[in-house]
Amino acid sequence: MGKGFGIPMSEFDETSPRVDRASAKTAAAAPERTTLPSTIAEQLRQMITEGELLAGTRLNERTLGVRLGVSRTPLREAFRLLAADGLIELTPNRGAQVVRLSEQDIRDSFEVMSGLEAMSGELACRHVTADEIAEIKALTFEMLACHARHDLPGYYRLNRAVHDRINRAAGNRLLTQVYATLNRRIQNLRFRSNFDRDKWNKAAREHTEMVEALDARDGTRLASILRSHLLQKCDAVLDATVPQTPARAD
Amino acid sequence: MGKGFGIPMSEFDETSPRVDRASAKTAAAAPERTTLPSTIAEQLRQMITEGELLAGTRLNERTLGVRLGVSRTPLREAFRLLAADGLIELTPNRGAQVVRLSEQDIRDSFEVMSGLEAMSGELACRHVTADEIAEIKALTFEMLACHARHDLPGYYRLNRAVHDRINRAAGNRLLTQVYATLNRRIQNLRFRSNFDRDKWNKAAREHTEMVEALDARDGTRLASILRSHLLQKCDAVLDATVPQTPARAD
DNA sequence: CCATCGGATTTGGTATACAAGCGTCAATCG
DNA sequence: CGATTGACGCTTGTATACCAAATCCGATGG
Repeated sequence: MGKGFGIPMSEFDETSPRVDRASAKTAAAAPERTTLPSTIAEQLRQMITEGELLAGTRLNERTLGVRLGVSRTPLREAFRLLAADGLIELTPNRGAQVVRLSEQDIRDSFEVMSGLEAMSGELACRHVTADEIAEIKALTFEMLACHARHDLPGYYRLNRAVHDRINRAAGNRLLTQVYATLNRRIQNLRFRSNFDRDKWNKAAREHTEMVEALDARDGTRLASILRSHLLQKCDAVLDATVPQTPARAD
Repeated sequence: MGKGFGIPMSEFDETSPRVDRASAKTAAAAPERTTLPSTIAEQLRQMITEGELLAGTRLNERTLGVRLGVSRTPLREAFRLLAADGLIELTPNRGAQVVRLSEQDIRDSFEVMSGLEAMSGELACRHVTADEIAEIKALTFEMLACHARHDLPGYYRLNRAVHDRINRAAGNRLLTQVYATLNRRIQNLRFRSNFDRDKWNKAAREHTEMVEALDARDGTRLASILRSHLLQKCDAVLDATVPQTPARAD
């Protein structure tokens, strides 16, 4: 270490600051290009959330690379991406391992998420437009429809959509980004929650209240609803989660 | 794309979940081993916050690699890390560029940070121990000493320490991690704020109030102080920041 | 049964090669 | 004269080979 430092490095090859010329163009519809590492990361992400790769599974670079048809280089970069999301753990010289969430980790995650949700609600009430409210209202009703006909997958999808919209309505790109990152982390847990009828009813009712609060632009109230809403979800998840800790009781 | 997919992938080389055997050992004082990409990332981070690499600067892989004495592979992984922190921007086929924060980005960052600070305060009041309070109190007094003798660098350092302690006292590892990440992002801005005497006095006073609120374990009050405290900081930063937008008014 | 040792395996990092994308600049065309 | 096109060089994206160091695992011996 410390090979080439302590050098002034006043000026070298890097071109000086310059204006972004991409935005000067006609803002063409970007062909949604993506890099291989992101693609790999997305695949692995999916494999993890679908339970194809269980918590604690060790990810062998070569084998996984062969399996996915990519070389080690982009695969390693994909690992960094996933590690940044907190989905895998990178231990020096020991490689990557699918992260094993302790009960405390789950609690922590939901605690932060509930805080972010509350923040979203607060800000959303300040910035939301009538159109956005209308859309959120519509999605909520669709969601309640799913609830009425016991369509759990549909309910999940719309539920997610509603919360995303509220988050977007907050008008803070960073908040949206952080929210998305944390969501990816706990998304796999969501599916595992056992939803008894009572809890589900309650959750649905709360969504009605959310819309009311949003309509009234009552940030404090919306924040409070969102927070407790998510914390209940946390309990449901914890109930359903078979203790993953090595020490078992049976 | 789509080379080796659609394959069942029921079972392959990856070893099944297993218990972490490292923790079984005597929990030896980890020699704090680190990987090259993290080291590189840290260096670049520093170069960015110190203003050695200006916003918008394009990062050439080969040149920068030679300059830092590393090959492209770990450098590219370092780029991913920095991109995850939001310090650089990675555009496919166009490489890395030091991120250029718009005024809105700064506003967004501080808004989220203020929310996280508030969350920290709220939780800290629930979990903080007497020892932690004592330490935070002590640090605050040291900080006020720096304020009294106009020692701005010392003030910054201790200020940072106080806020870190409060965050830690919240007892939520994820919160600490997210907080740290966002802090890295805006740290470079902090230095640029123009601190007139009045604002500085006010900030110092608020720190006294923070300690009071913490002592009384008044989470709501502490949260509120922290939030407004940081939002003021945001204003100070925005005042001091020469508009970086391409379009200038002079 | 536990600790230790040694070889096989894996990761971390470097170097090299090459295809494809991007930027530039000049020649060409309208 | 201005805009478009095309060729060239540079940079990034990915693959591959290679090696050192660390880890893992099984065998051996106390």
